[in-house]
Order: sequence, then C-alpha cells, then structure tokens
Amino acid sequence: MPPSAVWESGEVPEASADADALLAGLNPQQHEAVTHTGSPLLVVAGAGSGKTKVLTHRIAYALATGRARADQVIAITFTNKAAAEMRERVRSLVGPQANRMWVSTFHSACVRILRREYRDVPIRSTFSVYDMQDAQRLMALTCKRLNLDPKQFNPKLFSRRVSDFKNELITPADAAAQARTDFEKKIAEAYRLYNDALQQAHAMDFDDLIMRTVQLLQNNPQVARTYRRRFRHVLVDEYQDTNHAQYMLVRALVGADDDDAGVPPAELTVVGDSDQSIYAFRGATIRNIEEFEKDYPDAHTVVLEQNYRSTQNILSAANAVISANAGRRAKRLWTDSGDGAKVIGYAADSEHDEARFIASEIDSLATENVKPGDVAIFYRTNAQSRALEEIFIRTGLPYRVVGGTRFYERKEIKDALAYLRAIANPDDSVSIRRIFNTPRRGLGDKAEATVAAYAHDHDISFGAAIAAAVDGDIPGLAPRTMNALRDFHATLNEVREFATDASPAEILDAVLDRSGYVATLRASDDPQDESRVENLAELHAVAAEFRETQPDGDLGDFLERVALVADSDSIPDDDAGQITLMTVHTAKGLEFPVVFASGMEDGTFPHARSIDDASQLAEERRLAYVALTRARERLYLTRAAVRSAWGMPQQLPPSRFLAAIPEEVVDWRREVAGAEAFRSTSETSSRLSFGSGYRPKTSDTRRVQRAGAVRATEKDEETIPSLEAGVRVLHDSYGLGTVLEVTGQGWRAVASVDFGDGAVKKLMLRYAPLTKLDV
DNA sequence: TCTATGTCTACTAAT
DNA sequence: TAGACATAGA
Repeated sequence: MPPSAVWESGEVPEASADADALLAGLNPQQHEAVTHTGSPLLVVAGAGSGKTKVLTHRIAYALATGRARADQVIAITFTNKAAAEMRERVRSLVGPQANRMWVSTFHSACVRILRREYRDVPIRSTFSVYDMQDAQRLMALTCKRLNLDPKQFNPKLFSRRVSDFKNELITPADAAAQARTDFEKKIAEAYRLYNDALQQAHAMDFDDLIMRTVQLLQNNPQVARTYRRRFRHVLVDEYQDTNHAQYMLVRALVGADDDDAGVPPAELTVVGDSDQSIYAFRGATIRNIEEFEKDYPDAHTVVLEQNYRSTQNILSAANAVISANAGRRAKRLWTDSGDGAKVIGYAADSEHDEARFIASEIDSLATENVKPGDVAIFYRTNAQSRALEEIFIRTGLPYRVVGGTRFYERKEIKDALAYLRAIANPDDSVSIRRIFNTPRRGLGDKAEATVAAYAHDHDISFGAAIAAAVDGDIPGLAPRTMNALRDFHATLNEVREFATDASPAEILDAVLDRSGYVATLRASDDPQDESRVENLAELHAVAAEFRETQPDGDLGDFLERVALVADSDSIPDDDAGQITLMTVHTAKGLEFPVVFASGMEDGTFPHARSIDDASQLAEERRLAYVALTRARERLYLTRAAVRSAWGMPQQLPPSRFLAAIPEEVVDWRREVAGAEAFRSTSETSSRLSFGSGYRPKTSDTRRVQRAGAVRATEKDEETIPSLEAGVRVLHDSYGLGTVLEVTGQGWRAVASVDFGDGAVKKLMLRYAPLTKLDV
C-alpha cells in the first residue's frame, strides 16, 4: 500500500503517486521488467526470483501510469490457483478495478470466448467439455465403429495421438494427407470420425478448446478484431509450458501476424523459465521461450537470477542438478540470505523404511517449531503416496494428498456430472450413454446398441435417437425396454424443464432424486456406496457455494467451472496444519519451508521410461530442479534401495541426480542402505556409494530389476489342500462333492468338483472354502 | 439383463 | 495390488 504522505501533496496526480510506490523494494532487474514499455517483453525468471511480484506490479504499474485500463488487460496462467492468486495480488495493489481484467487459465479463457462467439464457431453455447476420460471413451466407441481390433489399435494410443495433432493445430484433413503407413492412415480416419462425433454431441475435448479458439480468431477477422481492440495488454505466465496451439493463440490475441492497420499489436509480456519446463508430454515446447526473440524481433529480455526463497545450500544442489542439461541458457540462481542448513540425505531399505524415516524426521522437527503445515513431500508418481499414507495413518500425523484419485474423477461424481451435462446438452452422447443404464433400469448392451445403430444410420445424436425410440420410430425394441426408455426420457425432460429456473444445486438434487441414483446407493450394502453418498453431498456443497460466489451462474457456467478445475487448485491455503503430499508436477509454482523429495532412485526418478532418451532425461532433470527449488529452509533427499511395484519388489540404484550434487552441501544420515551394505561384501563395495564417480547405467538398472523380481505370495502354498481325482470334499456353500480333476499346482491349483445334480464347479484351491474328507 | 467370479493388465506427469 | 474387463450362470 502506498504511504499516505504521497496523497498530501495534492499536486501529484493520483496515478503517479501510486506508481512510485509500486517500484519500491524492487531489485534493478525487477524494476526494469515492471517499467519496460513498448516492445514485447520476455522475463526469464529463475525459481523463486519474484516472478509473480513482477507480473502483478507490472500490471498495476501500467494501470497507475495511465498506460492501460483494467479491462484492456488479459493475464493467462496454467492453473486456476495461479490465476486466483494473481487476481488477488493485483487487487491488493489496485483495488476493485482488478475485477475488470481477464485473469484466467488458457482453457477457461478459451471457453469464455467460445461460449460468447458460439455462432461463429459454430457450436451450441452450452457445449460440453470432455475430460481425458470422456475423450478416451468416445475414441473407444469410434474405434469400435471402425471395427478396429483394440489389441492392434489401442484406443488410448489413438486418443493420445489425436491430442498431439490438436496441440500442433493439425486438422483431420492434414493428418490424412501426411499419413504414410497404414497405421497412420487408421489414426487419421479415427481422428476424423472422432471429431465428427464430438461435433454431433456439441462437445469439445481439452485440446479443442485451444485449437478451435485459434481457428475462430484466424477464420473470423471481425471476431479477432473485437478481441484485439479489447485486449491491449497480454501477459502470459509459465510461457515455457506453452504448446504450439497456445503459442498461436497468444499470437492471434496479440495480433502479431495481422497486417490490419486498424489495430496495432497489443503489448505482450511473457514470463517463464526454460529450466522449469516439465510438460513436454502434453505438447509443450521450450522452443517457444527460447526463440521468443526471433518470433518477436524487437523483443526485450530481462533475466531474474536473484532468489528470494531458498538458502544457498539448496540452490547449490539445484544448480548442480540442472547444470548437467546441455544447451541451456546459462543461468545461476543466487541468494544473499546465507547457506542455511545442509541438505539431508537418507538411503532407506524399502519404501516403508523411507516413509518411517520421513515420519520420524517430521516428528522431531516439531521440537524446532516446524509444523506439519510447513512440510511437503514430493514424489514422481502418484502410486508412491501409499507407503507414506500408511505411516501417517499409523503415527497419527495429519496429512493431505493433493491429486491422485481426484474428486472429479470419482465414479459417482462423474455420473452426477454426466446427468447434469445431459440436462444442459441433450446431444451429449458420451454423457447420456454413461448414465443410460446407471442406475440399472433394464437398458443393457442390446438396447444401447440398437439405439446407437439407429442414431448412426439417421445421422442424429444418441439423445435424439432416444426421443425417436420413445415416439415408436425404432423397431425391434421389447416392450420392457420401451418402458425403460420412456421413463429415462421422461426423467431427463422433467429435470430439463425444472432446470430452466433452478440453481445448479437444485438441479443436481432433482436429477439424483428423480433418477433414483441416490436411492440405489442408499439401498446398497456395499460400504463403498456410503462414502459415495457423502461425496455427492460434497458436490452439492460445491454447487451451492458456486451459486453464492456467482449468483447469476447457470448450469452451463457451473459445468464449465468444474470441467476445468485442476489438482493444484485444491491445495490448502497456507496453514491448514497438514503435511502436503503431491507429485512434483503438482508442486510447480509452490513453496514450502520443509521439503522431502522422495524416491530418488534411477527408475523412479528419473522414471524408467525416460532413462534411455536424452530429451526425456533432460525433462526429468528439470523436474528434479523444480522439486529442489520448492524448498525454503530445509531440503531432504530420500531414496529406497528396494521398492515394490505391482506387488513385485525391485532393487533400484540411487538416482543419478544425487550423484550430481556436491558432497559439501549434503549431510548423509545414511548413505548406503542396509541391504546394499550386505550385498557389497560379495560385490565391489565402492559401486554403491556416490560421490565416488559411480553412475548407474541403464543396463545395470535393468539387470538389477530383473534379479530383484521375486513373487511374494508363496507362504500360502502350505495351506492349500492337496487333492486328487476321486477324493470327497466338503464345500462351505455347495456341500458335499467329489473331485473330478485337478489342474495346476500349489498356488495355481484348480479343482473340478461334482456336487451332484450335475453341478460341476471349477474352484481355485487357494480361495475355495473346501475341506478334504478322510475315508 | 444382471451379478458374481475370475482373469488380465497396468503406473509416468495433467489442463 | 487394484481396477477394468470377460464370461458364465441365474
């Protein structure tokens, strides 16, 4: 807030008084970034260098100096959380006028534009947004229609390839034209049909949101001009994570490729750090930030290297890890806040041992006034959270997992949202087919296939085909099926009518009630269904809260909101008092006083699937860099010598990233795991310590993994009864029987047993409640 | 058509 | 290990 003194002069225009205050406390580079005007600006912002401060102050400064009006500003981020934080911080600088800016994610900005310009897209304004699961479901249906063998042509792979196409702005026609192999041709064909199906359902997948906005702006000059006139200041956060489609979207918004003299290019600011680019797998390309000066020839670049977050020891470790990446723009973080504590290392025997160490360490940190809310634990893959959760439950430490099985991916939530989408968009085939027989209403595979075939033959949506069926236009449906269809159809229509003047929460109640969804769950004796009801109550709370924050928000707005929420959006604010567990990807952009980077093994981090490829390995290294630079005061690096995946224990060598860190910044509590020390008496002992030049090679990793793969369930074998043909047995529910045949041995043994009345059962002896009768 | 049971396969990362 | 899918029997 500006000091009150500046108001007293009376002479000074209000704006410039504010402006000066905004520059106070900035370092020279930050000052330069905030005050630069005219040409496109690239801010290369190292981790913790005050990036958000620069962005928010730059916006506020432009407003304060009268160079911009709030409604001329669009600031784009990748997560809603980042957007919310930015809006909040700008608001604290400039007051309520901040509400007139667009501060949002790429995806929600696009939805907003598409819903507004739906006539030119063209699409229904209440179009549905499909998440990855929905998209894969639709692709699976498409592949089925093409009669593709799912083993040879994997729908998931197809879905991924289509996503890649869209991120590159490649249309189905382009894809068909450039297809060489049969496989590529099949993909191109599936892509075309998949897109047709989306269009018919009035739906878009995540990638469409960007691609179709770009197409909208490119193909409709008058629409493009509207937005260019409006957005005179375009700011993009995390620019290193943009893919080609997003890059083109920014260009289109700025007007960089437009000769239209009526609207000069907008003022563009991008902020990013190529060392933190970790989304190549979804099409992001570092090229965009590295070539910014070529893309925008008169661009100005500012580099922020002073770090205000971490201690020097932490930065030294992070710098050492990232410096192994070839061809990066030289950049070295530094701080003037002192060395701080050393990085602490620990080599555990297993993932359970690792979890134990982490828990006990957090426990003892409490004596130094470190609270659980100050601590975060990172891992490479979601599955790693389990061992940690187990120990926290056992020790009673409060924790919270961010991501993983996400709220909006739960079955019951997806079902409920499918109902809502079916209400809002009667042509949404994926959603309607999802709930067609949920809860069970006697509409099985056959009914679905008949309706779907009719829809296909008449080129109408699945929803329209249901209406046709109810009108008696589809022959060959049993009376019982017709009744079920009529009821289903009536349910949707009734709720649709109700929905015209009801809030999202009320509509949700109505549809869950009228469809019998909640009643079915309540009647179930599956204990899981109890928590499902609770989750639906939670969804209701979300809908009710939505109405509070957005009194005019209709069902479409609500669906838009929930379609685009991200994992990171649910991160608790500051001191929720819980330990935070999440993947490194989710951790980007956050910071914590104490950080545990766990699973530092070759094969886990870097991930086994990235180890053989130089560019993927480089991305893993950037990911490690992100992990390390989240820590403010204390950083722990832990690894497990043995880790189980799919119930199979594997031995894993230390991560190569550990070897890169200078010895003098690490304090090893335990450098060699117990099992390794034992092993090293019979093998070369120096191999397992790092700092001694050991770098695990891929072939080593593989061999060790194979050797460590041992089945873990053999103790059951002794309790399996030994049977042979002719033996009499007693089964808990089938009663008395005679063994006809036994196949397989021990653990895999299966017996065919005749229980009389011609009832021959095949029973897994491992599980069957079977007693051998003597005599 | 539904349900239970057994079998198969998958764990990168996520807007 | 677990969830997704196939199959058989009711």
